Amino acid sequence: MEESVAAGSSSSSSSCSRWNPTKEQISTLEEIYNQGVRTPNPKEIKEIMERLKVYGPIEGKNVFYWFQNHKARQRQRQKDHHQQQLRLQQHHHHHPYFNRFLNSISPPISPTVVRSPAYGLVQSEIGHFQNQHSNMVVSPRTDQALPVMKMPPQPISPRIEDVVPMMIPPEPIHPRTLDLFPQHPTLTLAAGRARQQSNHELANHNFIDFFTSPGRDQP
Amino acid sequence: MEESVAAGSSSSSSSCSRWNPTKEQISTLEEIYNQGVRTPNPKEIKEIMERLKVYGPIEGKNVFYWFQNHKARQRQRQKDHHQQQLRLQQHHHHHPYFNRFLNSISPPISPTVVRSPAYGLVQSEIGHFQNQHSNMVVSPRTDQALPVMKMPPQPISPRIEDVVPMMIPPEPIHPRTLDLFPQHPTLTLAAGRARQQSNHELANHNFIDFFTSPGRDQP
DNA sequence: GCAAATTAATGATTTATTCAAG
DNA sequence: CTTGAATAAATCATTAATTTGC
Repeated sequence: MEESVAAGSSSSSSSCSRWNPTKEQISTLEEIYNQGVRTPNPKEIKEIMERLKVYGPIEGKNVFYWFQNHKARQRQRQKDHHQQQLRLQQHHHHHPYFNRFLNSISPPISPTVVRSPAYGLVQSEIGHFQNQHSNMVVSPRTDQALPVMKMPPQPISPRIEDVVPMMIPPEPIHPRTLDLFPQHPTLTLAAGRARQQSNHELANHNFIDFFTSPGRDQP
Repeated sequence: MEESVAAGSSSSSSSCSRWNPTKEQISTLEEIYNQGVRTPNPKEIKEIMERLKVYGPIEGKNVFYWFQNHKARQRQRQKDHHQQQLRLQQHHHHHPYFNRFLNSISPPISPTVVRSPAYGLVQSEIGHFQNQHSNMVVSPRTDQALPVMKMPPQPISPRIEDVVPMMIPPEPIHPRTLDLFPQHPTLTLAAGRARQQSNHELANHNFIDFFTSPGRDQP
């Protein structure tokens, strides 16, 4: 019914305006996201894309963008929710100190951080790369609390989160230890590449690779 | 000793870590940039890449990144320059009010700017930007202000730009009306597509297309 | 002269903003 | 209002300059 329509498939170039995901596509993407995938590499993108094609037209960039946006907006919602919570709490306590933050939260330091404790748990995957020169703390702004594949525990400066305990753990996130598509054994995405490769020596596993295909230029 | 070294081109394999542009590549890129190219679309990227390959190994993403970084950093340098100018001006006038800023601005601004003659500071092409949707305001927050690299704290006080109007119009920039490689008639890059196409209704001409190439994976 | 130690540049990634289609 | 798409800003990480002690 409401599926398969979307962007009018391939033939027409008339209204390729923007990708219109089907319900199945979205739910599958969310599933994958909930498995812990945040920034799929080109290979993963491709597999996801291929998988979702059966539900309707879709391209790699759609997958890529979807994850970008979903990640960002989940975080945003989280943040908003946190602020909401803080606000309520504050209101409840009428704590003068916290009020200061609430009112000035936007411009200065936003309580964006608040990282989930789940990250450090992935030893099987997470190597220990980190900045080589990490002997000196380099977190001027804490960092952006990236998910899997990044950032071991970092001290962080006294921020709001240090003062007010978080109540809503930002996204459970499973350390992507399982396949993306358990239902489809045809695809073995995460399974095969479970290794870390965080050390850049392996590869830049980001989207750009998709169109650069490294190791091809030098005869 | 001022030449020949560069990236040696051939050896390459030693460290795939990151692209090391040769002098020729850089100067060519700058030339192209100075012609007005800021965000080359995939086609352009490919052409540029192909052209630069004769000087050494290079990939599409290198070109893409180079433009991104160059654009951003030119803008940054310009801004720094502005601040520098403002500082001098201030100093000249001994304006009591401004002096306040001067004292707090010193730390962020370091003599880093006009320091290395590396290859930077192209003549007078200080940049400005032309985002496709430029009908709107561009720098809503202008918050970074202390770009030079790792800079510790931030004044956050009323910034100078808010008080003193800018005097240097951001970026002359030619509307990329000419070919990228006049010397090589083989390539006719910008020639055909000189339009603005700011309305994205034409196409998403951005890097992502590069690896999505609509209508390619579908057999 | 030179190599270790610092510092500056800059290539590569990630995140935040923005715009507009639906 | 939601969200796909696109770009700019911020950040990270590595390489080249350079300084420094020998």
